Amino acid sequence: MATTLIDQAQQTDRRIVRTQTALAEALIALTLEREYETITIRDLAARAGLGYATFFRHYSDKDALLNDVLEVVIAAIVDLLAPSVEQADHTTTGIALFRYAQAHATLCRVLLRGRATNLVLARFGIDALRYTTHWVPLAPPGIPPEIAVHHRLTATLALLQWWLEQEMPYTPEQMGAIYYQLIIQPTLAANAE
Amino acid sequence: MATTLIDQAQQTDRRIVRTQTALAEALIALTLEREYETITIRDLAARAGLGYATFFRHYSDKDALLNDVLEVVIAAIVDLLAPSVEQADHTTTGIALFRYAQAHATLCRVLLRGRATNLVLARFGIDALRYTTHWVPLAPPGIPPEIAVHHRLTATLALLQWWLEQEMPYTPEQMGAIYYQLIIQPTLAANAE
DNA sequence: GAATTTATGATACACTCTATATCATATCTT
DNA sequence: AAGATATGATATAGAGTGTATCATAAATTC
Repeated sequence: MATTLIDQAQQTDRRIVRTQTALAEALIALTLEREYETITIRDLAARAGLGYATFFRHYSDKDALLNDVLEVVIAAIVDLLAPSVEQADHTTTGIALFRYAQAHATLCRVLLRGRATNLVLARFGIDALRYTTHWVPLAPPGIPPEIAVHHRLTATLALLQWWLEQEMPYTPEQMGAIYYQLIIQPTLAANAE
Repeated sequence: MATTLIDQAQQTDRRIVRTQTALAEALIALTLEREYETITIRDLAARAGLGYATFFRHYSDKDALLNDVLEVVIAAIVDLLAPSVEQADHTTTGIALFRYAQAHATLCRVLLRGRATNLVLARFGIDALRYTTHWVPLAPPGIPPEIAVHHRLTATLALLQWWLEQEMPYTPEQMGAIYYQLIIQPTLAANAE
């Protein structure tokens, strides 16, 4: 959706917008119904009310559509985690993270199902240096910085995923506190054993 | 491999053992070369030096073979994590875990690639009560027990995965200490904020 | 509003992979 | 050595992917 939005700055054929929106909504709906892997392009086209061949005029394959749909959400999550660098208030960052996930629960649920964690990790990998350099000074003595960074990312995504799959049984404020106590605090330099 | 080993107590046709071993080795080799999803049954049969149809005489699909191959490793990891219940020495358990992963690095690497985490989580889910009841009294005040359990499992598997993918840059002893400091200690009741 | 451009629908096609079936052959068990 | 059975080779049916074509519908542009 994002890559296409850029193109739409120049060409805004309403048919294109309509088709891609229909495909995006079909993917979201079907992903919430069953396993992503079991969804065929024929299913997507049918659910979107489009011809089969039309799909390939917009996306090369199923993953291309998924990436397009999730691009905005991934970027938002990455950005939400990034600023929590030297600003002391990690709990606030955590609350913001869970609030965003709550506001975009459907898309985030789609994102965090399946192997999507790797998708986010890959995205983080691109800016790895950025996060590492920011987070390194915060790692405790016994913990190698790379491990601290990796741990924060994977544990945060796993916690987010659990919360969404459990229908968000706690408030973002509670989750922010848990996030801090369980994930952030143990990776702070201040937490010298 | 395990399910079949049981059968072999009664029927031990050498051809069967040979075929299934070849398939298992082919799967392991190919999984280390490329993405599990991209491997076809034709690839497996070819790499194993077997006819295509022969595969289906032993396994219903690719996942059945994978489960068979990993059954022993999964059971071992689950057991390694289970005893760390009330025996105070979590670091020792951690060291044992990373030693086991080191000794069976290839298989563990295969296991923890892709969505295998979910596989282990599902296995844990079966005995969820067992782990929860054991671990619950260890959760700190602010942290719901279910979250503590889920966090321990996912974070431990992620840490294990990172270590294996990085070619095991630290010793099992070091990893055991990290495991305790990063994952166990923050989920102990003693760690009241 | 008319002309032009372009996206879509429908269909056909080649290709890959799965899963099953069959039968002659090779290999194992007893 | 004889009988049992696993394998190889091959054929087949079905599902899914990805591309191509052409008439039609819908958009943009003037």
